[in-house]
Amino acid sequence: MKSTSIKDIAKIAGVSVATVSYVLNKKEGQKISEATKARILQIAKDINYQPNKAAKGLKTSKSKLLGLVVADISNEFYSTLARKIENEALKLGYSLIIGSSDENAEKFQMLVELFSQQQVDGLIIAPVAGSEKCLNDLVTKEYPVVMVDRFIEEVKIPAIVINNKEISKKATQKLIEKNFDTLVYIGYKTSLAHLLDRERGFDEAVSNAENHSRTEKLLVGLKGISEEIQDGLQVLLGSKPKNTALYFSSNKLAVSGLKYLLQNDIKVPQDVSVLAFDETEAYSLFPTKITFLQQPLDEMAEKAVEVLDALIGQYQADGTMTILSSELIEGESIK
Amino acid sequence: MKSTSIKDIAKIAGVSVATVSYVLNKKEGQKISEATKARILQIAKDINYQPNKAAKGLKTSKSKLLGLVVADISNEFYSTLARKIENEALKLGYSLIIGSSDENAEKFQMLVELFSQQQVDGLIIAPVAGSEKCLNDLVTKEYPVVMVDRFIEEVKIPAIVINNKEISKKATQKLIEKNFDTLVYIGYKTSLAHLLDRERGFDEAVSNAENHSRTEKLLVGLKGISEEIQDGLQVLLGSKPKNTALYFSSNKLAVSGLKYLLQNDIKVPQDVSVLAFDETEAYSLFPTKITFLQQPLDEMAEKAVEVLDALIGQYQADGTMTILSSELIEGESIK
DNA sequence: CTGAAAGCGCTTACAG
DNA sequence: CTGAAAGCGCTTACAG
Repeated sequence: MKSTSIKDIAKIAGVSVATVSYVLNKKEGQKISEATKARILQIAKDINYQPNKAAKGLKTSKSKLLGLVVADISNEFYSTLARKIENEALKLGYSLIIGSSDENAEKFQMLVELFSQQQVDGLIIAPVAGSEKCLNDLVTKEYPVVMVDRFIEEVKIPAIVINNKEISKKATQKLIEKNFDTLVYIGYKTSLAHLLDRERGFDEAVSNAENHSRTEKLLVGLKGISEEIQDGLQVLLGSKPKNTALYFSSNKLAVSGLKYLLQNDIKVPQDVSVLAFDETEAYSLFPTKITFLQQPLDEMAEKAVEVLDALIGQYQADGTMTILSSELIEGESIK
Repeated sequence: MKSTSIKDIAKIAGVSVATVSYVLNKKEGQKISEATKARILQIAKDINYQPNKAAKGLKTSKSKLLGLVVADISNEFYSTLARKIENEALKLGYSLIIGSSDENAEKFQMLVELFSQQQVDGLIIAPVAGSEKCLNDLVTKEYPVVMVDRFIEEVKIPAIVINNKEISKKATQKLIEKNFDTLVYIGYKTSLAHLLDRERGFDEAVSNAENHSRTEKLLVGLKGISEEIQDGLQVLLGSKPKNTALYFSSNKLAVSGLKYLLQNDIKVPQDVSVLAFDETEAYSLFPTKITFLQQPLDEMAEKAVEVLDALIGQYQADGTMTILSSELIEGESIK
């Protein structure tokens, strides 16, 4: 697997490597005869020359590589986001290295280091709990980084996130208006701010409400969800739930919960109402059209790459949060 | 964003860069005093030295980067596979660059070239229709490549695929045994061999059958499926389907089809029976447990990385197909 | 026990 | 109009 280099072209064309480099990079200012130019271009094409970006990067300090660290690329939310980021990155000439942290701070740091060793020009990350130190190190090194989906407080890294608390509050208010006897928030035991914001939105809406529904919370670990949800719902709903609304704070949670409802022949929205955070293709196979909160993934991807590219061009410490609006998509899962 | 180099360590330690390189790479044979070793290691740690893999690669011709080109990373099948490949790659110290071809031969080639410019040590690809020439060029260059999921015939590149035709035939025979009046194969208009194999398996089973069910085929384009499927099913099933079995040859097709059944209140398996190729989380929200053909994605990922790594170590032209067995997972969607 | 030097494939300021 | 040369951060055969 030997590949051709600029040197090969220079030899064939009978010019120096410098001249070849100028022509291939279309540098103006150098006055190179059109004839030479044409000859070099033709030779490059003939031998199917592929520039070595690692060598180029060594000189220019630009790898044209972006690192993306998500919790799990096989998670529909992240794979959808990754695809959009890929498209945006490609437009600007970047390729994407992708890694999954599994919500593990050590693994997260390992990936960040690995990617930085690969000389990525910048990093798009979904930070995990316990990654503060790792992120602060990046800030110290003035490494171009943006956070997506999530954010870590008090770290000077721009974040592209959604209005978690606000939309969660608004959605909860919708539920409150319907006068359910019981409102159940299904969420995570976690310290991740964006998830806590969803819970806080729920809490605020509830405590501001005039009518007082009974509220319950079912909080599970970030991993290994399904059984916990099923068991938790069994306890909460019993055999004859009535006038109850379930608010699932992620699509993973919703899928686990809806599966339980299906298996136990609990009808939506007749027996219980359902509201879910995030979209998933799976909803389309559920008998009832699910009402859910949709994140603007296109915008998130676009903005993330845009901000990162700017940071790569000109670094500056910046903890700006870009807050995008999510939207309530009405289905038929709320009575 | 300036980073530290081997030179910095050498300066601090008062030794040459060669010595630092030897120590950091744990090269034996060089007799370096334990004291010097310890000092260098300590300094590397103190200044948080991160080796520049691009520079290293320039010397060693090993980037420790693998390229993965799939049709679409946001497709559940590929994101699941990608995650498993990521894990396997990481075990061997490789990072993964990922790209989506969108079934487009030009884009596919563009990604292959881009990744080869990034000096990936090898490529794992799901080839698209029309990529023969591109692949043959890779063979000529002795570029380490393996195909997964799909294969292009007569190209000397190892492929890790499943027994599409055989399992499809076996599954179809199961349907035939049930004496359906009508068997409908839902597949793709395509030249991709692995999909044609699924269709051929169906065809063979049908033509070998003693009892003659009526058979129909609904073939759609590789992209923009949903409406085509819905329209096609409407024509085929009419308002009162009876004793009919639908065989969806991919999870995407199955999801579109099941959605149609749901919307039109066609019960599975009472009104129609359903068999699907591939798994998806979405099945779990469908009221009936779907019977489907499960691909061994763990094995596929493992084998792909293993074969590719061997090829990187020692290239040899090799068109071996590794054929993995898929399995029929029984649900309750067949009467 | 350690260092000087060449070279991987590029870019670019400088000289002519 | 074009080339010689230095240098990016590494590795490694060779010399001492």
